Amino acid sequence: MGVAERKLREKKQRAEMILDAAEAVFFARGFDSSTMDDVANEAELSKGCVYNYFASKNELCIGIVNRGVGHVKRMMQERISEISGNALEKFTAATIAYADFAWEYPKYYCALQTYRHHRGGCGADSSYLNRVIDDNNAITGIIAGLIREGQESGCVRNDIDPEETATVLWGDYAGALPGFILNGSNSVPLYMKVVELIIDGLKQH
Amino acid sequence: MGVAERKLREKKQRAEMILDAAEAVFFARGFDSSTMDDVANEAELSKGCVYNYFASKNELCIGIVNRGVGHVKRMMQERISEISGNALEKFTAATIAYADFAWEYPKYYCALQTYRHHRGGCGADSSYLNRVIDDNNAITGIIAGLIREGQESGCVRNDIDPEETATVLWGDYAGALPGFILNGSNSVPLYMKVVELIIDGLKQH
DNA sequence: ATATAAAAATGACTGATAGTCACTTTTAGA
DNA sequence: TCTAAAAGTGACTATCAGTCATTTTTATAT
Repeated sequence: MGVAERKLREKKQRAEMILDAAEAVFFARGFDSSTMDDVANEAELSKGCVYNYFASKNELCIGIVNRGVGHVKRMMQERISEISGNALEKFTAATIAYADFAWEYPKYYCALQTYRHHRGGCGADSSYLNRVIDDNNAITGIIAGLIREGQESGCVRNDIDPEETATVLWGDYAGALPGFILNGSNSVPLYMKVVELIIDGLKQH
Repeated sequence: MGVAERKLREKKQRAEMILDAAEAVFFARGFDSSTMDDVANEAELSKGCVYNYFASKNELCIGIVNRGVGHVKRMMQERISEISGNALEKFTAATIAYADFAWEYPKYYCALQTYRHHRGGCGADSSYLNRVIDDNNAITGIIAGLIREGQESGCVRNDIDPEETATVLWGDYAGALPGFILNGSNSVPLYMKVVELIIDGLKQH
């Protein structure tokens, strides 16, 4: 009785096909200038059918963001695993991986920058949105792991908290830096962490 | 014959009034959920009249972004002028000014984050867009000046270029970090500058 | 084979709204 | 008081996200 399994698989494939179409259309014409009919035509489906798979235009966009974040995570993991040096060298590799991601997949990088804008248009139950959040947490975890590894081996200062610092650093790279401040006044010290790092880096030693 | 002058002044005042109305509406309901009729009603004008002052909904939004960037510039200048210490202390003050801006004017801060999204919907001739660009350059200039001052007084390392570093740092705070990479392959070293700073800051000295 | 019910797909339709433009009102000054 | 320019109006249009009653396809039970 593999029918249910096959149907589930086909349903996922169809969703991916629709995302392929949405990607082609949005990347070519821009999100605002693209219509759901454009996406449906590109996917060779009716508009109503697209809505059976994606609740809204924003949800389609979050689906594309999800692909982008997946690339970032994968590239970081790959690059880190290629490094035999210490944690700081691995951290550098992870950072370059993000830069390379932006260079290799500029359209996905731009899509990532629209995340906050489209997030609001999706319900909290959006599976794509939740996958984006999970991958983002995974990336923060990777960086926190590197900082902890560096502290254990002695190449990274011990007066910083790995999780906090990773949150701020990755938020920094992802362009969310002062967004922390909006989360509450006790987030200001969190923001100051990366500022301290940068100032330490600026100093004449 | 002060009539022409008065008319010009009134025209600017009306534009500011419309921006006040747009701000009230967008901040209360969100940009996407607000209509131009909402803005016109709030301004106690007809929609057509609003369009005499702002070419599009996006242009209204860039007008609000312009106000936000103005606050950032002013706060940075104020805070720096209050510091009698060295360039690194002034740099810290400038950075805290940005954090305080986000805390004091969260709605403006959020508006700033929508800049890229609305920029596309404005022609290159938009006066508000050009003012945003000017203020942004001014802020970069302030930071570059601090770095140069620090280099001259010896508290900042000499192996970095003030303008380049300021561009990357302010882009970093403003959430545009890897955006530099999209400008061309020779921007990658620019991006690596702030990475080096952060890694230096992470190091065990 | 055939019937049947569930799943998938359709596309005409609706409601909302950004932006337009022909027209009216106001203002400045001759 | 007349005139021309500037400012303001709001009905109108074109567009498009999202809906839903209907049709088509598929899986399976008999």
